[in-house]
Amino acid sequence: MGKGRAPCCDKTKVKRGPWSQDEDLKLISFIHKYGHENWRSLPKQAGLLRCGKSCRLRWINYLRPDVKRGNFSAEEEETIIKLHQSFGNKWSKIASKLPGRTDNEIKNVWHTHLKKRLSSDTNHNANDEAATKGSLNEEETSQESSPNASMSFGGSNTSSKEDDVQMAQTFEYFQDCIEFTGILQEVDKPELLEIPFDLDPDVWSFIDGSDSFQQPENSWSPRAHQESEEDEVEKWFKHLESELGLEENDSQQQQHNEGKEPSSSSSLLESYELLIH
DNA sequence: AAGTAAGGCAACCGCGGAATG
DNA sequence: GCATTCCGCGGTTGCCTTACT
Repeated sequence: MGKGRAPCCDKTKVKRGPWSQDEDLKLISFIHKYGHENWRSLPKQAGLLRCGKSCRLRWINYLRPDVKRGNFSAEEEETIIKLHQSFGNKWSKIASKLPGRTDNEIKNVWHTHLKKRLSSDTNHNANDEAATKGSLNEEETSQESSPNASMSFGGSNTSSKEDDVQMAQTFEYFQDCIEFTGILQEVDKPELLEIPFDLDPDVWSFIDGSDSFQQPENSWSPRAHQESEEDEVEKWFKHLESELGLEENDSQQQQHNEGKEPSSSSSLLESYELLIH
């Protein structure tokens, strides 16, 4: 490691703390277009006043399309407990067995729920162990063969090339939306679009299941929309809005720690239509 | 209703190891 | 073989929300 280590970035010149919607969009848009070959230079190239590490963390833990959000199921919790017995605090290893879950998330769940639960359940362990061993073994095998019905992006939290390609395919449909958002923001309507990366996993499943997402290799390069795809895109946006409850209920969009502005009801589709016509 | 404590989670920090020149 | 850079990981912190008094 040599003598001392240069800081990864000039902390006086980078922004810290919670990410804004605008920053998220910049990061998403940049990674979609160019990938993340070099986290260190990414923020500069993407126009972000952030440390590369911070970008990486934000992407991996929050913005990646295959991040599964929401509560852990009982099965997932049991899996974590079991894997923790095997791997200890190797959160990344554990995360690799839980599709859509990040090491950070698992770590948090462990410290906030499972550890306590385990200690309080110590008395029951003898019974539970016998019961769970069988079911966990089954689950492990089933997880490996079909990771998760609602998340088909693959399980590793590390961004393999394959995952990236799949992710890129997913983003094809978001690209115009994102770029248009930039335009909209420039006209002082930053709240107009909500990029739904905290979608219900079923939404991603919907994306993933769409044949129209199958692209030839090198799908990183921006793609012009095919005429025949427009209908599907429109359907997608409608589905998206319905999934998000944007049509009637704006109040559900408060999950993000920045307290994002709610999307206007038809903004996604309207924006897209404006863009393509 | 207000104040305080606890819980939950996103983000930061620093280290180790792999990759590179 | 060594120095350096970069990435990924695990530990930790601190803010925000919720529950409790």
